[in-house]
Amino acid sequence: MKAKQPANHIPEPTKAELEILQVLWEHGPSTVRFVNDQLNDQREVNYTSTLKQMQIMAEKGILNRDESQMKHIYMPAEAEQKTKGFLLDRFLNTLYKGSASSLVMQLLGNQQASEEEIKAIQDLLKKLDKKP
Amino acid sequence: MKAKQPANHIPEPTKAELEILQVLWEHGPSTVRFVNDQLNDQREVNYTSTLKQMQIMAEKGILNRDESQMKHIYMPAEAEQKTKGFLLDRFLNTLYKGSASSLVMQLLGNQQASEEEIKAIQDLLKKLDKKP
DNA sequence: TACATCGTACGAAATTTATCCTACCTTTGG
DNA sequence: CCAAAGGTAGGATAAATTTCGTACGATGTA
Repeated sequence: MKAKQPANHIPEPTKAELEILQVLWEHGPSTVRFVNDQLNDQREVNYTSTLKQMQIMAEKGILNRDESQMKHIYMPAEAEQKTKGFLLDRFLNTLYKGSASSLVMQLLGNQQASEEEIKAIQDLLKKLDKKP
Repeated sequence: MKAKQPANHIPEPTKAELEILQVLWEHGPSTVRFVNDQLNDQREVNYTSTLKQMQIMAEKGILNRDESQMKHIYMPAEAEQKTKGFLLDRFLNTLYKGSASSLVMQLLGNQQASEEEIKAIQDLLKKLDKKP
């Protein structure tokens, strides 16, 4: 057996994998060294740990990489929005039975949303109202 | 050493633990038997696996239990909204840098929100607007 | 009473996830 | 050329999570 076939559905990223994705989303395609440095701004991680993680993610099909150069360049296989949308969908279904309004209610209820945030959301809805 | 002290912060529930919490949230305080039956509606799980999970959750302080009777009754230690709020907060910070409007935008962008959902959210915001 | 049934407790095994050690190759600077 | 620095690959190990086997006590009923 050679290599595992990338599944046609996104394998849900683990916690550590999500950390790496964040770095790549924020800074674009990067080397392992760069990602590891970023991670170490927050917590101590050994270089080879990050390397291994990213290699595994590449195997899984979560990341693609350019091996044409010595320093491989890694990048997310799926668009940021697609992955986030998938995760949000799962979160919504798991905790709120798929009810978006329930989620928003909680979001606004706790002081997690500032005045500006609420205003921004209202504007968002107005636009959405005229469109269709 | 006797029992582990419940931490003063919520230990983030694992995937399996969340499944159990869902059942308890939906149906109220329950026996292990009941929870296990509910879980088995969706996937096969051995009774003792569920028992063990719930025992561990009780140790961690995620669940409380009434042992006065032979059939112990388990219930969440924290209110549903509190735990969900905590999870939502973490999700928001992790994926959307804490920007609620970003999250909502994505929520509405994908077809995860129906017409009624959007309407409900709008009403929600109107009420919130007059209040303060 | 005797036995099948249903409960808890406990430990171990299996699985998944995460971290790191070692070997070895490539590039760079003297 | 040679050594140092930095890269990848791969396996081993650790840690966390999940599942289950076994023992044994309590309950119900013929």
